[in-house]
Amino acid sequence: MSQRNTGVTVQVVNAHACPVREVLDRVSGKWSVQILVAAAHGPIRFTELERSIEGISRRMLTLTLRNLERDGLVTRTVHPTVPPKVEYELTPVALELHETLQRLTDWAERNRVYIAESRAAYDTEREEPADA
Amino acid sequence: MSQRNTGVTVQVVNAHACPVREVLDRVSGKWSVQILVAAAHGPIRFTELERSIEGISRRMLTLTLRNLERDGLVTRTVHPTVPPKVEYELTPVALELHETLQRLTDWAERNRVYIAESRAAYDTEREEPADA
DNA sequence: CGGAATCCTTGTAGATACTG
DNA sequence: CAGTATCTACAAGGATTCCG
Repeated sequence: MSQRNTGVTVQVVNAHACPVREVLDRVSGKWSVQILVAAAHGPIRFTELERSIEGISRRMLTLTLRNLERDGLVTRTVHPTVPPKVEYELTPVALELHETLQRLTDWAERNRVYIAESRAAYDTEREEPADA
Repeated sequence: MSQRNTGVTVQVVNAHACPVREVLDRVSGKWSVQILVAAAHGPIRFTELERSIEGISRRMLTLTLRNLERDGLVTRTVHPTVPPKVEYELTPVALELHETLQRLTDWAERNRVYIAESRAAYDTEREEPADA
């Protein structure tokens, strides 16, 4: 990447970039999805997000929020009151994404047991090959 | 994971894990999805995967394949010929996942331009505030 | 051909402290 | 309240090499 590194990784998207990677890149990271879920119900404040996500650091919340805002997935509204109040809200595009994500969740729900068993079986086979 | 750490390790999912995180954890990583896509059309060999994915290293291909196999998403079939021939194929569960992933792709396709423009606008605003 | 082992660079995220 | 800045860690991923 010849570009200047301004903090936000702005790597040149590969020309061949398949849409699959594109969306995954956008949703990757530990927190993006959880923020989308938490904000899906309507406008939510910074601190509310911080508490509802449970485990996220202030830093990561800010960073992830910034990226989502940059991609046009959340809007940031500052209420010039005192103390300050900032609300985040999903854009229509993000709401669509959220719906799609729910399909993924459904898949996970349906096959959660299958996957757990597959793992257990796989691990058992390799961990105790000396078992008689 | 009692296993030795060979590089990429799939940490035990937290008990509180919401399904969203669960599926994302499974699909995360740069290569999982691309392998699912490449193998969706039918059995495919290791080397074919390596070439069709373009950019993946031997190491990551092996590692990702192992994890997918462990989760019961791909089957690994060794043909005891010489030279060796190993074929990977998606399981029914993985095919379902693949379909769901396509919905995500559709979303990306539909909103690719919107997102690109959002980014451009966002970056422009912050990069040249001193512009006269 | 398919894969394992090793080494090294990087991104991603946590903790902490300071500000408007 | 809602951030920002810095410093650190760890684990993902790349490159290379050896093996069946």
